[in-house]
Amino acid sequence: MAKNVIAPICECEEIHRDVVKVAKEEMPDMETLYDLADFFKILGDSTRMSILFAIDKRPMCVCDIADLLGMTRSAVSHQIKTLRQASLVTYRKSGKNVIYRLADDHVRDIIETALLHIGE
Amino acid sequence: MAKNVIAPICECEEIHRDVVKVAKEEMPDMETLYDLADFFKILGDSTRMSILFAIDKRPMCVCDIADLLGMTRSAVSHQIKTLRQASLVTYRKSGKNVIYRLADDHVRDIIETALLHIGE
DNA sequence: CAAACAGTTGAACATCTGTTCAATCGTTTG
DNA sequence: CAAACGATTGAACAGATGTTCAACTGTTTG
Repeated sequence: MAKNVIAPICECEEIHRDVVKVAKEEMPDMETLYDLADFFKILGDSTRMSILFAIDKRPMCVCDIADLLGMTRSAVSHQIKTLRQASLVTYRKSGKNVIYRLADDHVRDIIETALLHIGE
Repeated sequence: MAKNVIAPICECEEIHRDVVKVAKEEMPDMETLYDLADFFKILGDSTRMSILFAIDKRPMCVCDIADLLGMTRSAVSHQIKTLRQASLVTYRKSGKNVIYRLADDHVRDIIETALLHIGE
């Protein structure tokens, strides 16, 4: 019960240095970790999640989304800006309107798997 | 340029009611949206993301994780509690230590797809 | 060209979130 | 059984985040 290099054991005050060392070498670089977290942070808001579902099947303009979700246009616009900056949505101008749609299929895949995880 | 039920058009002040109506019917229920957002919220923190990567290949105890990430045990413990409540990690007691490991493969899949999206 | 309107933006405010600190629990071990 | 130690917890504080409000941009249309 002492020094198994592979086993998940640590003595803490004497930290299991070799395990930590290997783990450290295999860690992604900080930038990747931050990018990943930032990406998920954007999905981690029910308003933004609602917007993504709203425009999943049909592109929609800000005003319709606002009506659908019972929010102000301003709030929707703020959140959509975040989604746009993360390349989760694209837009097309049409007269006075701006029509938003999902950017690609990665998001659908991710949400699909997440639904599996939470057991829906 | 007026009443195309399928097209992504809205006149806002006169909101495109039919499009919104269909979209509303196809929306997931609120609880699902909140659960999804809560799930992603948990992935949306670089500390928690780091912990997940740390224990991806090797189960580890709190103290080693703390050392690996340069954090206090308390901070790690707080974050791991969050991960535990979301069923993202499981644990096993071993003497004075608590050994954490990833709970299932959904998380790996999700992170994998996210990496694709952010282009790593 | 002026009014109307969809959309965006920045500041302000309230809320949420993560870390620190100190206290505590539970197991081990001398 | 008391000291040591890994881990957890709650309170407190600081920083991040989302919505509101008001002002503004740009396009359309009478």
